[in-house]
Amino acid sequence: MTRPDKNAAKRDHILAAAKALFAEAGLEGASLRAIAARSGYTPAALYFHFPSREAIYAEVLRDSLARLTAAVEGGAAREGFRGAALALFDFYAAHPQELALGFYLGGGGLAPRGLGQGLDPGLNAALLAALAPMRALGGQEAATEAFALAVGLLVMSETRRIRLFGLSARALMESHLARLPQRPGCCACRAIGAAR
Amino acid sequence: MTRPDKNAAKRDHILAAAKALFAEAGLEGASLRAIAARSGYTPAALYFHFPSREAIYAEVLRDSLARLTAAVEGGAAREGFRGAALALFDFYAAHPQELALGFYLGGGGLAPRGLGQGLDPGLNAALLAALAPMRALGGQEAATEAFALAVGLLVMSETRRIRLFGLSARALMESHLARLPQRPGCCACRAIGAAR
Amino acid sequence: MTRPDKNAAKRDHILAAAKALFAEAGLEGASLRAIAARSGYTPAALYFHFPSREAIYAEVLRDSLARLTAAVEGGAAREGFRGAALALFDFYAAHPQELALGFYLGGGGLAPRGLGQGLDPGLNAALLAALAPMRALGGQEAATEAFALAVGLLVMSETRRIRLFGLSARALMESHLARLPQRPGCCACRAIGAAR
Amino acid sequence: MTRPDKNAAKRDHILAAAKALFAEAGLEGASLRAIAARSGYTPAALYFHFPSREAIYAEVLRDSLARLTAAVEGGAAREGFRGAALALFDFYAAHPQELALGFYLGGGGLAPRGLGQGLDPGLNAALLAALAPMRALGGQEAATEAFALAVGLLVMSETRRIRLFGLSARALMESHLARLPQRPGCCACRAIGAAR
DNA sequence: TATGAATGAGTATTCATTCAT
DNA sequence: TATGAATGAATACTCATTCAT
Repeated sequence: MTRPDKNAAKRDHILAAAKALFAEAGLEGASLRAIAARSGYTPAALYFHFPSREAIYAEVLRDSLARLTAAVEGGAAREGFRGAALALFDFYAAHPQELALGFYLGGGGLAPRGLGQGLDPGLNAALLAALAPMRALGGQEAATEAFALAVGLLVMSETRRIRLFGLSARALMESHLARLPQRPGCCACRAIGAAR
Repeated sequence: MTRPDKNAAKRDHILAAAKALFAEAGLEGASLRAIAARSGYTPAALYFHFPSREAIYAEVLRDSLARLTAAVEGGAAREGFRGAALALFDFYAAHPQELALGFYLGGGGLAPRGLGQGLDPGLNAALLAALAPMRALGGQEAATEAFALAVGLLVMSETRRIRLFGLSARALMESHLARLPQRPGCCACRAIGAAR
Repeated sequence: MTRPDKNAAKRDHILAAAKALFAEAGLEGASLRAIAARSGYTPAALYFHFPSREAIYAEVLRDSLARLTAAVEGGAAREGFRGAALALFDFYAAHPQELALGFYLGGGGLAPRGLGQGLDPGLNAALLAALAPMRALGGQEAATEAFALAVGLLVMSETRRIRLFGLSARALMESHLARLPQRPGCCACRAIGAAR
Repeated sequence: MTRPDKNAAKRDHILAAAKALFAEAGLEGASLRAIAARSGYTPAALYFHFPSREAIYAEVLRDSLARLTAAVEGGAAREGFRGAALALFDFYAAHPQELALGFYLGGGGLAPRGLGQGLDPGLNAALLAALAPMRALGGQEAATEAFALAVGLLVMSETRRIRLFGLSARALMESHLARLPQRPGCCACRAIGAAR
């Protein structure tokens, strides 16, 4: 029996290959066979380390969310709600495939099924954690709206639909955030103002 | 010689099968074979009615955008910008797979590739036309933001991520729209106010 | 009922399309559908004029052999056996697809089956007729050898194998023919000499 | 772990099936599915042993050329140029489909495309090597001519065209070779004479 | 711990041909 | 005389997964 840390190293090696393929070619490019080939293993060998292809995806997603969390926290430290929201936007703008993975946008459409059998709970918690700074600084509603807007803008951007409107996704995101504190009668704005 | 309307009926029969498959299983579920099986034809038979699988997608999408246009126009007539935006939201909330189709979210991630050989231009124009009332009533920026927000909320909603935040996608959409006219110093708001 | 000559014109129209496709893309490019499309008909319509795809090929081949006959006769008139043989070579060098058709080299390998049900006899007679001047001028053996050599060189030339030997197919053909009359003790040479 | 020779046995089993299909039905009859069915495997299983259909063809051709080389060398040892040339002729007369494979005469006509991704160079070298004894004994020109004549005669023979002339392909080949050394003023003949 | 081997289902598209109209 | 519609078989190749070794 191999030592557990040696085992973990191999897992990480496989995951690194998966991440790289993922960034290069998206969900459909990161087939199990491709991951195996890239990491120097046989497809069958991966089944020792992971129960299924989906489990690998879940792991990659978990890692992605961890990096997202760090980015958002950094943004919050620098610039509060606005900084956190922009960090979120920039993170996914830089790694669009991870956004697709996060929402499981591959596989044909908006899948309400998540990532298969019960992998979701942990990942949902991780997503919630990543957005915690935003929720703390701007309140549940402003945080959710900013998140949704970022997601929508990025989807439009990645699919090149935003060009139809002649606008920049990031500029729109910024203007949305800039507008927020200027609204006096709005409870979300009060929360944001208080947090500053 | 077969009567043209009989011909059209068969086309529609196939398209209906395609639409149903889309709704059930997304883009990837709507393979040519699946569409053929569902509509009671041989795969080869579909090639008499449509030149390619992509052409079927394009047709379904064209139809979807036509219905969207009608919905948005109806909403605008009833309630101006707010009505148009909510109509858009409701339309895609009722037919989430058509949103995926509109963004061609199949094939592993956010694909910027569109629909192949030059089918895109027409469809992009159709999408732009569908949003025309919103752009006219609220200006380019407010329209784009509302569209992006709707897209983001719907993606979150369909993937069940919105539940994490304990909020309703539609409620968020409504509150975003409700907030809009209340901002005095904002050019978008002025435009909306003027259009009322 | 259409007049027979009108009928024949349509046949010729279809055959012209077949020939063009044939020259451009060979046997495999000249599918029945392609011929139909090119000639402005439906695939099914061709079955009124021809009983099968093979019959079209046979007709094209018949025409090819007629043109070959003319070419060989012209060559013989100008330069006797040598002229006839070179005309044969040049004809197929200029229309390599017709050589393939003549030997039915399409469809995977050397087919001993000919062109299906009993179409062969007529075509074989036509081939024999095309080579008649060569047989008359050089004798059966020299004619057959020159024909076979031309075929072999052209096959090697078309498949680019001749390049391996650093030689030109036509130069080899010429040198073969040049050598012929110089051999005194050879019956074939005598025949050729006599014919000059 | 499977023993390597067992592995090789399976490969050979598949190749044997491919060869048999070639012999029976030519290149086009030896589809991947057909090879799989004949060898008792699933189509997908073949991809474990060979990277592609073309790779199977290449292997069969490689083997064919190896046997051809041995035959030609044997003929050369026994009877010099004449023996080598006749051995070549007899080899392909006995395995006509291998001639077709060697020239890749599938796919509609005389295809100059070879065997795809860089498989050709090695096979071209092997073909050249197979003819080396002939080139050494008779010179480049006589070797090429004899090869071309053999090819042409075999094509005519296999397609039953030779019968039209009332001659035997092998007899013609023999008479061509018999004539060669009797020509005094010919450089090729001198080379052949010297090699004796 | 990993491999070689294999499976069965899946992908879109093309083919020659038939037949009712 | 011609068409629209349809068929069934075929093409090579990829997929995630399993299992004996």
